[in-house]
Amino acid sequence: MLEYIILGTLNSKSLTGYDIRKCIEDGVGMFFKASFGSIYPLLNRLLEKEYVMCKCNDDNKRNKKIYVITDQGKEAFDNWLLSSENELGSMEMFMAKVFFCDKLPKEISCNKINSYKMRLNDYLEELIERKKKYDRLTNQQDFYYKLSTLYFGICKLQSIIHWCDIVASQQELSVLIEKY
Amino acid sequence: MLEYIILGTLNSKSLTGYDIRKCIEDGVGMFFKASFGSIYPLLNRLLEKEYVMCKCNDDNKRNKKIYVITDQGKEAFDNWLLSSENELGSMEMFMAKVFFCDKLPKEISCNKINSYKMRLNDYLEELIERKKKYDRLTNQQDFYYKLSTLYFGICKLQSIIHWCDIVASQQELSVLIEKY
DNA sequence: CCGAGCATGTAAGTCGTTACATGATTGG
DNA sequence: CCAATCATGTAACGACTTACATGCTCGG
Repeated sequence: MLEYIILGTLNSKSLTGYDIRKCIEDGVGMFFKASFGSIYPLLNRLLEKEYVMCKCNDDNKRNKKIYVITDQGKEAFDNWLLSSENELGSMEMFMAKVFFCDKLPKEISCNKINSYKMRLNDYLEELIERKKKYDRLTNQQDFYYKLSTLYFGICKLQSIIHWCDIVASQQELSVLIEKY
Repeated sequence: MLEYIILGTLNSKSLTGYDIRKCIEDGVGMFFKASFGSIYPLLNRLLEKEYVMCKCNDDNKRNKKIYVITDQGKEAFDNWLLSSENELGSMEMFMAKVFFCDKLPKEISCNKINSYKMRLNDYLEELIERKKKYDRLTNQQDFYYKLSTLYFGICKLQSIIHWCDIVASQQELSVLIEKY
């Protein structure tokens, strides 16, 4: 996943490894952490694959390497962005993709969100079934915390589904949160 | 983390590796996936550490190994459950711990949830600051999706904080979700 | 009797982390 | 001038996943 997040970051601006990290932290940092120990070796692998190029600014005495995405890199990134693989279990993966959707035609991105939402609905139903099994138990107080995590899952799913509705219909985002 | 989830699972019932997996899936499966390739080797390491013992039922022709938690294992599990390490970035870790809180004194578990909630509040403020920076931009429509992920983060945090309030005060859980 | 599910395990590979090592540059 | 931050990297390790390999058992 880091591979594509780096490509997505470089897609809008050429950066050093150091700056890539900061961009990730400020951007998808909510869902995804990246350390230098993963970024630098990966940048070298991306160089080998020719997904990125390296502009070594000689005017800098500092050994600064500015990475630039190539056409092949852009293609690989687009393929990732458009595919639906592995989004199922990983909300982080999905959100990371949404983060990079701004340049995509609205039809495609809305479609993506709606189809994700459908899969969430399926999962929600599953959890509701699980909850019903608990409801039948008489000694619920013995499982309060176990049950609370199930409620948490349901609660979180409902809020993501709501988020999908708002975003897919391009509504004002501020309706999503409590006021500040 | 899997180590402690296995111990927590065995804490209430002795099980085979196969059954442990099913219990994990039905229990903390919402936050955490475990494959056999991780469970079986880990069980052997737990045997070495003497956190678990193995009852090989000879009455079964099937090569079935039932794992039983030891006192040392219980101690290690309790230490994990009571510590607050690594909960920060990982909501999954926190929720997994809550899942195993039912046997804990209420004072301790509520305290745990409340202190987690405080850290969430700090993070929420950070995100609100980030949001304010976006609010100042005039070309917000160019960042709609980027912004949407930020709103998602805020939205999710607010809902977890609400969840913490309800659970820490032992309220009826059904207030958390939309009706079914 | 056969296929689904029970049951255990290994080997190779992936994808990361942590800790270390090094050195340049810049602002107070 | 010195501390903070910029900047790049490596080595060891950790915690998994995937795919494979094996064989039992039970219900239809």
